[in-house]
Amino acid sequence: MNISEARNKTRERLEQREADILQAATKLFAADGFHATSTRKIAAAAGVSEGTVFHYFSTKNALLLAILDNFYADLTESAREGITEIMGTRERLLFLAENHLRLLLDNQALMMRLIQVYLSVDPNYFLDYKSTHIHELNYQYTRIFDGVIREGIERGYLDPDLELSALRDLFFGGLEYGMRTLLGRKSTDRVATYVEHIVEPLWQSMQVGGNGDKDTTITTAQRLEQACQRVEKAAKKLEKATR
Amino acid sequence: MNISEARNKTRERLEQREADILQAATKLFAADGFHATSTRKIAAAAGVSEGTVFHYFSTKNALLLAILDNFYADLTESAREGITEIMGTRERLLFLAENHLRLLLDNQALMMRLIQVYLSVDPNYFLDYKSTHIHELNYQYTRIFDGVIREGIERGYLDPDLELSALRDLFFGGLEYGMRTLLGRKSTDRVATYVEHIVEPLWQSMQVGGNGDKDTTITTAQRLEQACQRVEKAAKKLEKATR
Amino acid sequence: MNISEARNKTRERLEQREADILQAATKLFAADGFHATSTRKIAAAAGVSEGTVFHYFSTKNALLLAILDNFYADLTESAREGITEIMGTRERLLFLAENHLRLLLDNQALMMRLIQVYLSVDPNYFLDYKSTHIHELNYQYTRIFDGVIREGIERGYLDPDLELSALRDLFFGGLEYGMRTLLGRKSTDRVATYVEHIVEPLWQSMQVGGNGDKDTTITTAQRLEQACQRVEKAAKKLEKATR
Amino acid sequence: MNISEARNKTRERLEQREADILQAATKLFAADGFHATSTRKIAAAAGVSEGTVFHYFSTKNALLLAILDNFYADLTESAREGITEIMGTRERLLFLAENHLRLLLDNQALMMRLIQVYLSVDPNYFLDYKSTHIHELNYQYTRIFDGVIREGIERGYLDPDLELSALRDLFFGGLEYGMRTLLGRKSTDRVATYVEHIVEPLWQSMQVGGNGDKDTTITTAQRLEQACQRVEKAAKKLEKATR
DNA sequence: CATGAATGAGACTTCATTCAT
DNA sequence: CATGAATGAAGTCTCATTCAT
Repeated sequence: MNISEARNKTRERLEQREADILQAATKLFAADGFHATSTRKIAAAAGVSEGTVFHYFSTKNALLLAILDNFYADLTESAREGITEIMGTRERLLFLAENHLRLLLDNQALMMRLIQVYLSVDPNYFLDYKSTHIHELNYQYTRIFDGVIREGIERGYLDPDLELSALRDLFFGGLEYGMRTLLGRKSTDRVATYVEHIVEPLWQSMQVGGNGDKDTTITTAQRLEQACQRVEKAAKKLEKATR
Repeated sequence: MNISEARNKTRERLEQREADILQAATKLFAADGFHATSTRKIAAAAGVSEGTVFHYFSTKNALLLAILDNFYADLTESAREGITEIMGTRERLLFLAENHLRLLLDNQALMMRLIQVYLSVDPNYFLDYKSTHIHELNYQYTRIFDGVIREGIERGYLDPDLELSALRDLFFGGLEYGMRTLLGRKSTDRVATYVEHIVEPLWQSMQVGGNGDKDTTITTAQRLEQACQRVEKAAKKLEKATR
Repeated sequence: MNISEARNKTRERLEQREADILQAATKLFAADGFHATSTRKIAAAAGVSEGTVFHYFSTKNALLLAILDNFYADLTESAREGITEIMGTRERLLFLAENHLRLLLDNQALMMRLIQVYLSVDPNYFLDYKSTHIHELNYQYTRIFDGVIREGIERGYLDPDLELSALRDLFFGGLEYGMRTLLGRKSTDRVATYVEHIVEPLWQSMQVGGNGDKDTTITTAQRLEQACQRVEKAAKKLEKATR
Repeated sequence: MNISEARNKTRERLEQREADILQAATKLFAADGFHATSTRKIAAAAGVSEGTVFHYFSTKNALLLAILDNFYADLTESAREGITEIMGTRERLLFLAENHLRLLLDNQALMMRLIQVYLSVDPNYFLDYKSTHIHELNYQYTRIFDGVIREGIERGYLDPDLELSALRDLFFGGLEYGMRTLLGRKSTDRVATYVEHIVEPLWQSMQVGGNGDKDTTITTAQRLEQACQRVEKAAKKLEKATR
């Protein structure tokens, strides 16, 4: 099988090349930003010539798009996989959050999401078609969260009247907003702890009938007591002011 | 007062010019992105020559910095002001959220935040000093949220063991993550509704003893609460007036 | 004398201003070079506004010209003065050299001469008229050297057949070529020593009887010399060829 | 040899391009000065696009550096070559001087030397490394003069106590100081004559017994003695070579 | 006379992309 | 398929000079 063997080798080499370019570009975009990374640098980092980069990706933007494709593929696949092996809703959310952060932090790819957001708004950089494409990827990925919540509702653990889209925004937005703080102190512990702190409030707010089991006794009496204090304080101020 | 009049006029014109440039740049950065906006375009949009732009702002980056400065000043001031006139913690959060969104949406300035984030991470674009400066502004602004929560805790309504930084991340991250969806449909209602959906879960998770008894206890407690608010407000105003 | 007093004061202030600008520009041109010094820097260093600089000097080039004027005035005057107080030709040359070096080194004004030379060739920067002007200044100054030599000849100490222009080139060229080495180690001793080393060879070659006996001795010695050369050349060639 | 032929052609064309740019830049720098020559002009004169200039030379300064490199290479090589074919010290100096002048005048490259000097002093334009590089080139070149003098001393014709560095300064400084006068009247005669006038005084001052009062006794006897030694040496070499 | 805001030409350089080899 | 030389448009920024105040 001389011919087919040769073809196989060729194909492998081609795929390797493409992967090299993709990887080099990802690393550089993540580290320096999209605009600060020239195609020349990418070619050099990938060990190919400038022309070759354009052989595989018609455009610098196409390259970015391919990276985002890959990235979302990773994100979505790992998320889906993990979900199937975990049953509890809360545990699933913790996993989703940690997986999200970890993949973003792994190759400092925080920049990736930012660029994506960035470009998705920039009208000069992406035609509607492509922009839509990225949105679609993002949609597919974030709906995994929706699925988890829905299943929780179906099982009767979560409040059926939850505002899903808002929770989704809080979940992913919160994770990414805080991510900057985590850059650098990449220790596993930190990530796990941070993830809990983010998920906990959401989890509490989701449950059926709130979480009334916490010490309810204090409530009324204490609140009244404190109200008294406040009125007294205000009275004092009023006295002062009118003196 | 010939001289001083003339000086005033001159000063006004200068400030006007600076404001024009700032405004033009803000609009363009917001619409097209930082990199896609050339200094030439900014100059043209501001009705001045390119050289003049650099007369007022030594660098394109300095211009961006000035814009962010202004933006944060607006954000911080309007937030602080609004807070003083509202007493309830929940109401304050709603205001904070709506104010945040509205200012960002107002001049399509979504891009502003993104750029800020973008730059604050890009190591090649900002020296430590400047990066620190932006961080400081962001810090000052977001701590207003902290203050609101802390006061809520002091008054006894919120759980003293709250994970403040996580809540902050959820609050601002959630708002900005969902903002993209709101771009375009800028109607007041939508924003108000969206804001409620974002704040509600957080609010629920914050309260002492969860919110199990909420529906029943509200009546008496809330009436007292609102009375307190009225007294406090009056006291504050009086204090201000007599200072 | 109210009016004339006022006029005096005004005149003084104007002259002071002009001098300030001149001095600032000289220092900056010397330190950073003509092209690297902007009119803005000059104005700042002189403590005046940019417009004022152009009030006193119509052009940046005119400013340079004025500086060179001043510089040559200093050079020429100090040289002439010094000469009158010294009688010996050798001593005069030593003085001339030291004076030259010292003035150039004083405010690191080496650059001045270079710029002058530089510009005197640059056809785009100086019209013929101005270029000629600088040449004239240089001419006037360097002729002082000529005068010293001529007087030495008249007194019978120097060979009347000296090639004056070549000696002049050697004198000033030698001084300035070596000046770079002296920048930095500005100690008096070094300059004095260096000056002697430059003047000594010239002085030797100038004196009467310098090579008077040459014509006679040449015959035998030179014949032998030429024979040596022929043999050596042959040896070298042979050596090369057989290597 | 299809491939290697093609490669050769390609390489040739590339070298031609580089040479074109180099030549165009040299001519323009020489004619108009470094600062007055824009990269656009250079590109136009070389018949390439502006981008191509930067393809070959990363910077305008790098281009200048390359020119100086080439220039010094020419200067040094031609000087070394010429020296080997001339035996007499005086003749060597005459050659060195004429060669120096002729190369500088050839492509009006006077400006080259000036720029070099200019830059070597301007602290803002060249980092230590590059400045050092140019100094090194200059050092290598000027030491050829030293070698000639040293050999003259060894042969016994020149005073062993000569102040070498001062003579070097006089030699090159004198040549360049007078060069301006020669620009334009480039006739061979003039150059030759001028060179003699510059070398003659130096030559006289160098010789043993220069100005009679120093130990004159040695002269004749010693010269003959040394001539004998030289002939013997040459004879030895001849013997060796013919063996 | 003094100011300094305003100008706009032009400088150097970068970069994505093309195409002949 | 792979190369890398070539392109030229566009970008940011500087600067000498002018002019209204």
